[in-house]
Amino acid sequence: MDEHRDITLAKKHIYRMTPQRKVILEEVRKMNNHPSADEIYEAVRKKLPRISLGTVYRNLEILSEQGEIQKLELTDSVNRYDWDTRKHYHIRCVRCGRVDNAPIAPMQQLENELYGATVFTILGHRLEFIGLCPECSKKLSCLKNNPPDK
Amino acid sequence: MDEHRDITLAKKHIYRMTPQRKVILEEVRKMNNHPSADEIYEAVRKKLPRISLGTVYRNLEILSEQGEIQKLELTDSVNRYDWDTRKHYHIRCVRCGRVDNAPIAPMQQLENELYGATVFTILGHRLEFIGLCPECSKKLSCLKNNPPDK
DNA sequence: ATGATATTGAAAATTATTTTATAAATGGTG
DNA sequence: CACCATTTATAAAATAATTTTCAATATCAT
Ligand SMILES: [Zn+2]
Ligand SMILES: [Zn+2]
Ligand SMILES: [Zn+2]
Ligand SMILES: [Zn+2]
Repeated sequence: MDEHRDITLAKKHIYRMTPQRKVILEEVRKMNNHPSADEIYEAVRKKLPRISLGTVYRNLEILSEQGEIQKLELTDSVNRYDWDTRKHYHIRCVRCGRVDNAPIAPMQQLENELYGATVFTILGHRLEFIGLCPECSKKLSCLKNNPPDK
Repeated sequence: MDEHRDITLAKKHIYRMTPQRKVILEEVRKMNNHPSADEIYEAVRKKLPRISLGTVYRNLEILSEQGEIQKLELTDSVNRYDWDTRKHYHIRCVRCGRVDNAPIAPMQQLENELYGATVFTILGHRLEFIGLCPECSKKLSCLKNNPPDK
């Protein structure tokens, strides 16, 4: 919705390092599965049981603004977060939502191909692969052999 | 959320052609700007003032399931719909949300590059360019010359 | 026309996320 | 250390897009 913020840049904030923010960052750095805000909330709660979900959202936003983590906005209803801030692509399981890194190098040149061919000023691109994780592949091939209602 | 539906295929529906569905399809086919459900609702309301937003959503879903239109799930909070069902990429304005077609051919071979390198079964990919439409580019360069608060 | 089933409209529910309002914590300064 | 201007946390309410529910029609192949 409010994608304006980063562009019409408001006044600079001086961020403080709070225990909450510190724990959130530590937990995200431990998680290799591209967790959602809710999954991070659950992990952080084990360290700080009184933390609120709103705090987790706010800090994830700040941390990605600061470049400490990366916010992944995939074609999914939930956003995910990545400790790895380097540009890389992902593959998402269409059935369970699992997200893995896609072992393919970023292709900056894709944007060049568009240059001059569009009236837009190109700022970037987003590439996401869609697929089935091994577990879901298995479940579905079973289902195919034994259909739900004959 | 429920991306399961198309996969664990439920029982076949026999769809009827209702006046509502017909008008919705006609209106989408007239719109070249990748409209959202709400924008389609507003257009359809001029023909059928008593239609409900829920009906529009339901029919857009059915029509894309049937391949009559294409549902675009971009990295945005709102989904958009496209009368053009051919595979093609889009470029989205990060500021106002305008979506244009991206004049670049679909690259099926991207998926081949991943084949064997991931444990996922690859089903497809999604590529979206991010940028600024001419109007927003202009507004922002003005803003840069006259910052909001001195 | 009849009946089985699909569809509608209106409202309520859901989901992910953001905002709001207080109270509490932080960090620089005298 | 004490003061103060912020920033931040918490809990709850608000938002926004979409989906679900359900009783009342509408549709279409007999
Ligand atoms: Zn899966
Ligand atoms: Zn990653
Ligand atoms: Zn724009
Ligand atoms: Zn298009």
